[in-house]
Amino acid sequence: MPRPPGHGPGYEIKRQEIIDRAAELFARKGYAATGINEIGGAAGLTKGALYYYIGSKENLLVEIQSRVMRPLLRTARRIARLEVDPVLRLRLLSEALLSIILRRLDHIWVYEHDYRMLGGDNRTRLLRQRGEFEGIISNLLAEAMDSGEFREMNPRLAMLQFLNMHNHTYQWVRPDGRWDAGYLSREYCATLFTGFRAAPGPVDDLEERVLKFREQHPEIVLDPLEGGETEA
Amino acid sequence: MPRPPGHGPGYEIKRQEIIDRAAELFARKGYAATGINEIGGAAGLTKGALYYYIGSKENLLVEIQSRVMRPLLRTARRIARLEVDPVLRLRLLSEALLSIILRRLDHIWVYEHDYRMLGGDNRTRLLRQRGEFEGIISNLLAEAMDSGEFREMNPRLAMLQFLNMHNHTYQWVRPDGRWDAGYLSREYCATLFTGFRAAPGPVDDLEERVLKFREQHPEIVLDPLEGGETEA
Amino acid sequence: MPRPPGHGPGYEIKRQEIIDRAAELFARKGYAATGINEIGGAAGLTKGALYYYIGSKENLLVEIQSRVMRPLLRTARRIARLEVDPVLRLRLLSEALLSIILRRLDHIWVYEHDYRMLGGDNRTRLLRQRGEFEGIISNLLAEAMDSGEFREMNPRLAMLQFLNMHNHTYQWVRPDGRWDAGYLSREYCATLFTGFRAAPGPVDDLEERVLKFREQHPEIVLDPLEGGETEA
Amino acid sequence: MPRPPGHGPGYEIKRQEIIDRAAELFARKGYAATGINEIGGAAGLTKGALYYYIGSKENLLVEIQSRVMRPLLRTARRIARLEVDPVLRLRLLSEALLSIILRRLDHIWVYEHDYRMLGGDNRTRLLRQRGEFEGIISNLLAEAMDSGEFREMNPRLAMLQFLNMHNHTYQWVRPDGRWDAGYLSREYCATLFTGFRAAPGPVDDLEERVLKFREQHPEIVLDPLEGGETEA
DNA sequence: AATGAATGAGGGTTCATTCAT
DNA sequence: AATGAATGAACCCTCATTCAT
Repeated sequence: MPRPPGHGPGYEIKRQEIIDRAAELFARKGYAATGINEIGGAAGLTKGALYYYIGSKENLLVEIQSRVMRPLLRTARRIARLEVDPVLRLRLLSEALLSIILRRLDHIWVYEHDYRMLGGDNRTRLLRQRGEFEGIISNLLAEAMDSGEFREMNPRLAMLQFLNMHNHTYQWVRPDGRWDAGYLSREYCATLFTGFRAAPGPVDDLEERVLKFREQHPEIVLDPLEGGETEA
Repeated sequence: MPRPPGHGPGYEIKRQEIIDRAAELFARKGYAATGINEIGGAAGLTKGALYYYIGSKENLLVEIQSRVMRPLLRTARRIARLEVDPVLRLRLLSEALLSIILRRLDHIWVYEHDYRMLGGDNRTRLLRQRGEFEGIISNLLAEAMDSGEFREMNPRLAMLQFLNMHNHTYQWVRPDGRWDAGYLSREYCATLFTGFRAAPGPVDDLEERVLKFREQHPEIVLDPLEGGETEA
Repeated sequence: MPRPPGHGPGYEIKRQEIIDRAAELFARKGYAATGINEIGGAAGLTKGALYYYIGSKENLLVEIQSRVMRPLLRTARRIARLEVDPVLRLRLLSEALLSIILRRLDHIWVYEHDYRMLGGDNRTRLLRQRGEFEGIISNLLAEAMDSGEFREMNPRLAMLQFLNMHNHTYQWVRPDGRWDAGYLSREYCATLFTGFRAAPGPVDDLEERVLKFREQHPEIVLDPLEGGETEA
Repeated sequence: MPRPPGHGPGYEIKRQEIIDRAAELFARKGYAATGINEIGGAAGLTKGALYYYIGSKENLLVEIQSRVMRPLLRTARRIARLEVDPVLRLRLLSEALLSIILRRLDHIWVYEHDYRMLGGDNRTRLLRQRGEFEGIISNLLAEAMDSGEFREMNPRLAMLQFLNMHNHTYQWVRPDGRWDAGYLSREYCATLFTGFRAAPGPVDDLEERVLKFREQHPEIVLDPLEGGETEA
């Protein structure tokens, strides 16, 4: 999104560096709580010079969102088009998603936290892109259900489970190399896809046991908001 | 400056109402981007009167965190002490957690997003409480592994999967009654606990197929950050 | 200055106690920087109740000024009327002044610092009273000059020297009993009255030496605001 | 947030002008009672622009204190090092002190009144500097006593008398040229040094007369706080 | 004799942004 | 390509005071 008509050769490089610094700061302190001054300081520029590169604070946010969304969507589209088993495609998509989460951790923080700070158009566009990404996953899950690899489920809920599992990772993972995308993807997919597969497993009487427990202990209220101090 | 020693009967009621309004606003716009003026306006009070009730903006944040953390932790402790199978206890905990997420949705938004805005002591205390909650889940998972109901897994990663699945729900669920805690808990636990159970399932050759795919298609780079524009 | 038409017996007592507490706080933190809340807290009253006793914050200031000015002026008038030597009367006045400074130290702080916070009428009245006090001293000094005990001086400057010496004491004296009014008065008067007395003393060539020093060292500039870094 | 790294040529000039205006206002109304808005108005700047120059309100106070303390201390050190008679040095110091009082009258008001508004570090530093200044005077007085020019006195009390006499001047002197530093210094030093000199003078029976007066008139209570309304 | 609640103006400070140079 | 200076709105918070009860 170049604004002034003509730029020198270093323009885009410096611009990208500023966005990097901004992502770090936004991730650490939040978009709203980070001042333009701090960004300028981190990038070694005065406020005035900063505006030559960025146009506005919200632009920075837009760019950071794009840096996550654009490669993610591009890769998701390519994976979706591969001519292999849908479960395998989901597994590849899982790893691609985790890969970007782990390597652009601060961008992801901003992406997950501050997308609601975007104004009208920017926000709409982002939500449309997220919708497309979710659609790709839903389609793959539907394919796996159609082929009998996964049991029949609410497809939207299955997609949401997939995203819950992956997208919340940014909250606790640290960029210290202790976790890598391949390992996490293996583990997540082992859990999810076993849980999604067709044959019922040995824990399937769990819901009956829940009901029985509630019948036998009607006095125990486990609703967190119901008080329940009586048993103390 | 401690709150005045005595309050009228309406004080606590109004105070709670203010916290409610603040939670709505913080959830919608973020803590840092919500002004004290807006909160006053939403509560029908002038700024001065507002401060008679709240003491400080951060206090509001603390109260909102407490309204999530206190009942959650209390219920989690009670469930952990029940003398039933650990898998059943995890299922009950799942439902309790989802119950609070669904019914205090805006509090959860704030809880998940803005805890980092808390200053020193408040933050430390909150993190300690979160640690305790995570410990309870870890212990239940460890019990289930010891009893052979779940296979041996990295206990921390299992706990994190459990929390990923549940805690990300606030991002997409709407308080419109379309989803209820019991249903979501059943579905989440069906997926997770089948995935966690001891016997390997029929998708266990997935990882071999991943490796094979990569061998056979070394030219396909699926790393989102590796460029990969060549195929465009 | 009782305001409500009828009071119970404890009214004036409590009122005086409030003024005491206010004087302490004003002395320690300054009038403008002390809040009504603090005064209420120190007096064990809520803000509302406080106003029942004091009427306004400025009223407190007026009362504190009066507590200094009224006894001081009354005593000064009595001393002035005594039929003894003016130097003796000055000595008695000195001790009376120091006595009130030492025993109402916090009132004096407020009296010296914050009289300029008084609004129109209150301020005018206070300045008139101060003028009367200064007049009493001036008259005594003039009497002493007329009688030949003191040499002829600018009477206003002599009075100002007398007041400088005494009134600045509050800045460094502590209410710990290390200094007492009698001792300080003896010392101050020994210095002042010897200095004021008629006969020139052995240091009277000092001014000549000052002039000679300046002639002999014209390059040494001792004016604090003249730079003078040259000699560094 | 340090001041921006570079400033234009007018920056320091404008900054000094702002400090001037602030000193006037602080002197007239007191530091705590003067608003940032007023300062901005007096300097012809909006609040935002004002902060570009000053950083904080307390900074202004610090600068004003420095403008008094720095030249005063520098000059005092230079005078102390002169190789002339200690009494002459005291006389030069007296004039330097009065010179700064008369020419920076509003700064002195602030210096004397509002140093207690300084926060921790700034206050500590200032008090240390005041201590050094007092030490210089004490040393000169001690030298004069050792050389026999002054009689033996409590050295701290002698220093305090010197400072009382000089430092209280700001309370009544007007910047109208009616008084000048040389004249005041001559008069003050004439009084003080004659009072301090070795030989006892003709008023030295004053204390005996005080005692005799009290014996002969035991019914006359001259303590300002002892009631004494009886004679009214 | 005292309270709890409210007001509204003002406190000091930081904000994102603009623009002439 | 970048700066220093300015703006003006908004920031969170505290103030002295009032008044029905």
